[in-house]
Amino acid sequence: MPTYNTSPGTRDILAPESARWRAFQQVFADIVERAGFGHIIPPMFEDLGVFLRVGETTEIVTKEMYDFDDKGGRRIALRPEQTASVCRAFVEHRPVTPWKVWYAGPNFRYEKPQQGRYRQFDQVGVEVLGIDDPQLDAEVIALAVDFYRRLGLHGIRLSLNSLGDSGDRDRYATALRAHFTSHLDALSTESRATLERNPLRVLDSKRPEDAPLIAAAPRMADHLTDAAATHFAAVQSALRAAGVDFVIDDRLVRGLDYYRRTTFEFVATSLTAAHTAIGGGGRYDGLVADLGGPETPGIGFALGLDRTLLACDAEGVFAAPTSAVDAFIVDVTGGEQAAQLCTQLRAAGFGVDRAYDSRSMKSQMKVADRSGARVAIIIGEDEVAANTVTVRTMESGSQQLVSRGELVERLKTVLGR
RNA sequence: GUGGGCGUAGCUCAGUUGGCUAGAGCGCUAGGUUGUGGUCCUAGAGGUCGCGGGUUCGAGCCCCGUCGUCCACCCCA
Repeated sequence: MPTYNTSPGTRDILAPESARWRAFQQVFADIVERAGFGHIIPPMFEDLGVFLRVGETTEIVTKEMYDFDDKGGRRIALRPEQTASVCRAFVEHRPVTPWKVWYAGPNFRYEKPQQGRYRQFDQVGVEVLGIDDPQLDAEVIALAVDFYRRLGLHGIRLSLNSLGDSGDRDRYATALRAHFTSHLDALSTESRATLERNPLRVLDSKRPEDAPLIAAAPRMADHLTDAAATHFAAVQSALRAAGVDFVIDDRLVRGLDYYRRTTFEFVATSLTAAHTAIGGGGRYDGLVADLGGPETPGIGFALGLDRTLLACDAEGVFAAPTSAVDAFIVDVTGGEQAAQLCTQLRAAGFGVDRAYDSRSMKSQMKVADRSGARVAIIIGEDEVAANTVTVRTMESGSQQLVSRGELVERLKTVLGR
């Protein structure tokens, strides 16, 4: 038994899965960079205060924060998400707007792990600061949809809602509280507790006994100001114009307190486990101001890497890329020849590996086979004496003697380069 | 944070009502008459049965605790 294992909720991502992660981030980077987004790499930990802005009523802040005092007495937290960091960075650097950034990397939440939920989990995402235009909302959403399509996913449902401006949101919360409070006995115990913290979240309850009360609850749509309603309508028509399918879900309440107006969520219909929400986002006008900056509108989304990959598994798409070296050197004369050839061939641009410990040809060939290399380069006493090597095509088993001087050209031919 | 399932070789698992030196498949290593992989055959290495207590003549099997893991709730990506 090993002395140490990974901490709960963390894991090692090994090859070939790690290559899949890299490809995932690469596909995302390609899409958003082509749309004018710049890459931001915020720190993985920040002053705790940055994240408290996410919302005092969310569990992310109240019980899931990975926080600690550093040796300088600062109160530090591992980031639970990256939007707050991006806004902090905006206030710190004051870039010209619109500021369009994308990110990829791990976040941390102290939760009980289960499928699709880790204490260290990766997200990719974008944020745009300084623009209020509903066309931007639609474009940002379309970017995520395009990304899913590029992965090969089909079973993605986009839910859309508007939480209104902050005043709307507060009025709606009050109306909800009044509604649920007047029927408290019909509400589940869990939801009663939720009601205390955040009435909006009661709408999220999946308990059957709460369903009737939720169905009868006041509608957010009836609490929107004209401005918010107009904005929401414009977002919808822009989405239709872009050919993006969506469903309006006026019960959609996202977990973070800072959301205003447009909110959305992506659900993988191929996933049957509890965690089917694989991405989400929305507007957070006001967050920048909360962090000490000027009044600045903002919108963005974050997509969960782990869960999205789970959805890819379920649909059988976006497999891990196979990675193999081009050639594997089998040297039964001690290994010096292999060392030389490795250097030479790698410099010439080939992917090359070799065997060690002067093992038998049979065992070196097994390693060659396992490496996935298309070609084995065999060096025995005969080859050394004649300044040649044997080039063996693994799949067919055909092989031929090649002089050292012709090896590079020969490899190019065999590998089809 | 709450509830439940599970924890035996690197991996997937089997181990009967507690009873001798704990098994299989895959993987790994070495061979199969002396320069060759993927199929086949043979042999071999590898386990303080998560950890700590307890019950018992005796525990992988029972009890308690603990840690880990999985699932659901909660929450969320």
